[in-house]
Amino acid sequence: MSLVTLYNACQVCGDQSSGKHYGVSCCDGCSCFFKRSVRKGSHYACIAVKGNCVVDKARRNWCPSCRFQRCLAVGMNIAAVQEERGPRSQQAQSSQRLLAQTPPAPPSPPAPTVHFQILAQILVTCLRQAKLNEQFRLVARAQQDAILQVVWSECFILRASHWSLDISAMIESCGDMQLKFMLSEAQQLRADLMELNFLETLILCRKELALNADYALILETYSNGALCSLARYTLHRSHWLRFGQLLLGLRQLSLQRYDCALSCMFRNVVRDILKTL
Amino acid sequence: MSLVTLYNACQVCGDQSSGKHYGVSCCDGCSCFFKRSVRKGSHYACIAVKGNCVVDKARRNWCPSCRFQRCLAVGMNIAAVQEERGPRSQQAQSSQRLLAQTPPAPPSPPAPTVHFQILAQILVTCLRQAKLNEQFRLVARAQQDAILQVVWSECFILRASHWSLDISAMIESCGDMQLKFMLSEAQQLRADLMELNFLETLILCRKELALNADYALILETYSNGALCSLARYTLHRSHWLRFGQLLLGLRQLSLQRYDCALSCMFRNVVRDILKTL
DNA sequence: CTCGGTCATGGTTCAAG
DNA sequence: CTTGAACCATGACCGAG
Ligand SMILES: [Zn+2]
Ligand SMILES: [Zn+2]
Ligand SMILES: [Zn+2]
Ligand SMILES: [Zn+2]
Repeated sequence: MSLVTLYNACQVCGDQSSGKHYGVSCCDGCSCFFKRSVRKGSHYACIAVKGNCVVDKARRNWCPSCRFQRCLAVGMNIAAVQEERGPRSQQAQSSQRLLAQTPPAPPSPPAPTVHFQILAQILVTCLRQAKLNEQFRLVARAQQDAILQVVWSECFILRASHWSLDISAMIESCGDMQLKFMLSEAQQLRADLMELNFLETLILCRKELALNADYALILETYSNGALCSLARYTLHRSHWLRFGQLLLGLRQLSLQRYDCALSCMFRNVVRDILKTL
Repeated sequence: MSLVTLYNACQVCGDQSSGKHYGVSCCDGCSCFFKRSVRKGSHYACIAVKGNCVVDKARRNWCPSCRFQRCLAVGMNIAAVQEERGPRSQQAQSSQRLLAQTPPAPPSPPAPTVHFQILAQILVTCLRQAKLNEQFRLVARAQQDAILQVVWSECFILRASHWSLDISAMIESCGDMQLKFMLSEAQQLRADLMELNFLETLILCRKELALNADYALILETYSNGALCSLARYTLHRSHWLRFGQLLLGLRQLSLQRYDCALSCMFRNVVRDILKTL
């Protein structure tokens, strides 16, 4: 198992998710199960009485009670299940649907289109640069794309915070405090070009994102190589405290919340960008 | 015999087929027989020893061994037999109960109460330990609490993954794939007690979480101190690489998604726990 | 993109053998 | 016991807005 699959995991059973359903990222099975359970209004009793049955892909059908409890525990919204409609042939519609829309819709940011375009350009440049990374370029394309779909934002923050031109006005206009804060924090690393390249390798070659054990080994080798190079380089030019600070700085690059402006703007287009590279 | 009959014929015994089962068009009887045989793992012996008994509608029950062999011969897929499900008996009750038992949007402790309690105990221990951390204990309480409300989960993952007792059963019962994965990844750090303490300091003393500039300076000092200590310690006992790997390991500790089980369970009670410490 | 419904194919049940 | 006809549940798939 890898983090890549976990990103698309059903929050109820861990199976492959098919998107958000009733407010929660989950699989078709759990979505359908939740709908039927709410519709029928059936109250299950735990098979094992204790109410702590394991709910995973293989065993999710063992105990409907515990599966339903888990649906609720991860936040699936009963109110979002609509009234049963007739067969598809008939066109009977009810007005009750308005009551049952799922509430948590992250507001899409009205960023000025020009600035959006420029940020998108920066993102494309970052992704292109990543694919040219000295180590990462040697990784198979499928593995590359799987990784980039997770870490694209870290590459973006790293490179954008050290962009040669001043892009602060653009960031300002996005109105996202978190993005602004993260970029300014990352700027304080004041990494030079060599350091940036090593850090990029460390972002890209995370063995937890490997699709299988073979890739994991390769990625770990690259990561260790970048660690050694970075250590030698920083030790040569300054103090080795610098080495540790740069590595700690990597923590600041990951988006803390899923619904920041950057994520909202670009998470859905990253896949499309990757196809063109 | 007509084509229609052939098409609808059980490929095992020639009886009327009821659709595809386990990848093969076959009758209810053969389908059921195959499932039971696989589930029980029964190894039949041919009644006639020779293993070439006729399997047709009339004689299919004569020799289970030859019937099962024929199931396999026509390509029935053992992997398509699912895990057994719980009994279907006592379930449907009134719909009033469902709505009555429904916890509102933030679902308080989910079902497995015993394991929840133990995990909560571990969390409390982690938080208490954090407050006793050599550097962090010197920070003002308000700043401490502000930081812990963000990084509590990282402390938890770090300590729980290196817990002295085996807590894997408890983690398993949570049914959260991400939590399980993160703990197993963190375990691979195999940090000793000293390393754990330094890493804890690095988690707790993040200057980005400072409430003001003064605290930021203090936290940075502590963080740098822990970096130095950790560097000296690892360099003394092993290799530079180890130092870098431990720092990179810190990345794995942060919850990637806001709605994993750990977060659902505890994010609302962390504040209350902190009040009591 | 996430609602809805559909239906082939999983599952269990239980009288009959 | 095992069998299999009858019935229930599941989830991959598709259309609508
Ligand atoms: Zn699921
Ligand atoms: Zn149960
Ligand atoms: Zn048959
Ligand atoms: Zn035989």
